[in-house]
Amino acid sequence: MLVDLDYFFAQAEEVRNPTIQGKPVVVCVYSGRSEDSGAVSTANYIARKYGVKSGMPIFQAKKKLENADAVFLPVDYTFYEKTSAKVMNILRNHADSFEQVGIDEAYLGVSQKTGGDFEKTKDLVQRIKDELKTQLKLTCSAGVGPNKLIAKIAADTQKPDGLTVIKPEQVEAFLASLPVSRLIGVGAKTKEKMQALGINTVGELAKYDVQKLIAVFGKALGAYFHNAALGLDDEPVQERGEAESISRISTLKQNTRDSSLILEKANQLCDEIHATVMQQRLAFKTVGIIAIMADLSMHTRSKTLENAVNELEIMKKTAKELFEKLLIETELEVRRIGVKVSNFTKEQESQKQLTSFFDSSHT
DNA sequence: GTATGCTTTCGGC
DNA sequence: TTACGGCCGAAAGCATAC
Repeated sequence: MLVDLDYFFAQAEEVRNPTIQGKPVVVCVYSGRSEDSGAVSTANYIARKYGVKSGMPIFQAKKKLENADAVFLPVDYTFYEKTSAKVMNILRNHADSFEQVGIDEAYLGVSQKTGGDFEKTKDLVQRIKDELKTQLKLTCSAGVGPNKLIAKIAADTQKPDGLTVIKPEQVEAFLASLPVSRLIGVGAKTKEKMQALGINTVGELAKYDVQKLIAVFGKALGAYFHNAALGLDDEPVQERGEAESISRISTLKQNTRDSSLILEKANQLCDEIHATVMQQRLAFKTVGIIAIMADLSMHTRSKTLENAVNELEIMKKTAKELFEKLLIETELEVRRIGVKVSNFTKEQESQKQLTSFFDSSHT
């Protein structure tokens, strides 16, 4: 099953301060540039009825909520992380296997516990929902299915406070009318390609000849699409390791092309990233940068190093090179910048031994 | 041709 | 110079290798 907390940040705020319940609640990321500069992170369903959405500029949300007695709050990630940890502890206790996805979502494998009985599973989900409600005052939307693919789509069907169970014999009918874009792996381009083949729904995709799919999308992708359309998925529910990337991004006080100002901020971001990298004992092989220009266009550059490293100075030097290159290749002023590291390897004992071997061999 | 890896952009929350 | 976040993983495009 998949459990997904409803409008998580805004709901956490409602729990912390119940007096705002019943009002539109908008959680915002303020950039600090001017009074209302920034964007909406998430909003409760009351605010959504007014047309407020994630990613929307704060001033637009305020306009939509004029005279609506709305509450605008700054994001408090530390508080949401603590709340999330409590939720995940409860969820983990009810699962044979567990996989957290992001801050507000988790897959629970429960086949052993329930013997694969979907009625029992439904009762179990209801108990989990009740427990989250009584202990943490939080609602969630849950989806139950024979695998992760179906559980996820089921959970998205009914929100907020939903509970959708798709039994194996219901899978075919459940999927048939859905647009192909509901499948993970089908983005805008793939959707267009499928449309050109006369495929619009998952049902149509299921009936389409596998060999033709493979001819168009390649062996792995074609086979994946075919199976997914049939509701087949054998991805295990398993604990996730470290994140695949760690990044920091920040809005500059004013737009600029002054490389010393940009690099000063970039170095700050590198310091923060490096602290996290060291904390988690990671080594990174790829360093990337992002620049959002005055016109909000996005530009990225990245470099994959010869070996995985953890040195702050290498991160800063690589970021510097990438920003300098990017500034040459565009003429717009820069509004926001970010740094990202990825391609991690956990630092192994063997690497340290190797290093000390070389060190000692030179002495 | 297909698989794989790297780079850049997109999109959800 | 006065109207837009921060972070993540997925998607897509391209280069290279077999």
